[in-house]
Amino acid sequence: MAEQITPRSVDYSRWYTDVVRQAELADYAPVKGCMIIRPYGYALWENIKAGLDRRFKETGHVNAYFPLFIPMSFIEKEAEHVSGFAPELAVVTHGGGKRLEEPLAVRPTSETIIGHAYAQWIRSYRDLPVLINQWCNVVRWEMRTRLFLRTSEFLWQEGHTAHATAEEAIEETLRMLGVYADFAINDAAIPVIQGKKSEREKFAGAVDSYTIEAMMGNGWALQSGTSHFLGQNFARAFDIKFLDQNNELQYVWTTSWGLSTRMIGGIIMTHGDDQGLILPPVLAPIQVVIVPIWRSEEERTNVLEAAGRAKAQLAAAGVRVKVDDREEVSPGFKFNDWEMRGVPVRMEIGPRDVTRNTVVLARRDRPGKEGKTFDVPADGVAEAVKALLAEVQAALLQRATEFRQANTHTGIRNYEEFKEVLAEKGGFLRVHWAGTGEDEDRIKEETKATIRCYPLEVEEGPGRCFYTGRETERVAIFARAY
RNA sequence: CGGGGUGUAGCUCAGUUCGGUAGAGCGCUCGGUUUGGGACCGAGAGGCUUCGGCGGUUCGAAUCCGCCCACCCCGACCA
Repeated sequence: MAEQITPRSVDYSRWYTDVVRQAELADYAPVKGCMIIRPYGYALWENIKAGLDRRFKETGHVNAYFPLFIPMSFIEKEAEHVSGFAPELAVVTHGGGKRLEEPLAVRPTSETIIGHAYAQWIRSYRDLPVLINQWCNVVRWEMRTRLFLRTSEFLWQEGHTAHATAEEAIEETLRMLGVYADFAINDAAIPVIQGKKSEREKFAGAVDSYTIEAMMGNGWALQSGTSHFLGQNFARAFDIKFLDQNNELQYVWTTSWGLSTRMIGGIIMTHGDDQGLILPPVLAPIQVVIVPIWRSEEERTNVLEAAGRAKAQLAAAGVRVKVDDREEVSPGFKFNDWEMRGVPVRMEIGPRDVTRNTVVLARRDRPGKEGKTFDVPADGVAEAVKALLAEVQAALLQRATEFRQANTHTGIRNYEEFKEVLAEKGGFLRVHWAGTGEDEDRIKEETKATIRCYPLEVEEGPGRCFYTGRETERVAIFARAY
């Protein structure tokens, strides 16, 4: 492809957009802020879905589907919820050519309509817990959009659970946060920090919000999934009550948790390089691409035959494999093309390999000759490939973890230092924090950095808040965020 | 919503200053030579009289004027 990808160092956000479009993950739609998810991008989403859905089922959840349209009055029932979401609602006022008696919100999230259903379904403590997830689209009228990271419409899953006690609901909230972290780390190879959101950053209507925060290639943070303890806020708003074992009427305790197509943006910005995408093998739609190389007709026949055998062997071993037998482009073109698309392992088979009964393996995470292994025996190659895929998966996680470590700054003593480090180095600023919400607002205004989370794992012990100078045990991570 | 920018071939854009009847590169199609790191040569198709839309000025508008629309960038905003 003659089109070039803008180098990351030149313009990170153009690099991102170039990768998304040239790797054919997504395209702009005719409507502002909307995107078309192309087959390659959707295949990636399907693999994300599969990895999460399996984990949801393993933790006892079932899938269901609730409607796209929500009566406006529902949204208005929970005070914080309406003030948080009203500005970004898409509202349907007409249907069938007539003005509707009550406008319908296109769901920005489904706590309200699901709360309405739960109020009808839940009567007794024996009905609890309710553990439901749905896969769907939601719409939020965002001012400024970016492919995958923030679009007016996006795909996600939203889990909604109801419990008899606060303890149980909190346990569920943290369990699902752990599920997200497990998925991010082991499937997406994205090291994430589990933490709690500050009051300023929490979900509209939640008691507590938890998040997994990832660091992107430019040092910015990406909120990659959230899990909320909703207390009894929605139970009271929607009258979700049950009779407990003492025959007393109680409000349920609810949670909600979501992870969206934004994760795709996170994968791109965690692993990608100037050649384009690098996909973690567990999620890659194509794990191995076979590029056959030939000159003569005879070589062509032999090479394609060998490629076919290798493909069959890999497919039988459960590897997602594709043979690129296009005749109109050269092998060199194909190498670059598949590197741009992030395929983790490439297998080259040429005339020399056919005579020796070998193949060449190249790993995407190490560019050029360094990542190539020659003379790999063709017999039993599936085992070698599977080992290499696992190696690439581990290497990606390790590289991202080291990058995050190198760009996480500690020991910041005062606000001046804070500003200096943020401006010069960027990344995560891990600090002791005893400030107020107003302090947080001021810092955001002056530096654009926000509290990404209070990490759940803290080994620092008590220390002095860099902003207020007060002693505190609380640790916060500040960063610029998407 | 404020500031800036752009709408011309599938894509990237030139042509607008100073009105004269639409171009280039890439891509695409066909043929041939190529193929172990982004190949080359030749021929060709492609713009509903058409340049985002509507209206105006003019013998004549992609070009000048007015209004509108869309998208992009920067802000404000944003689980």
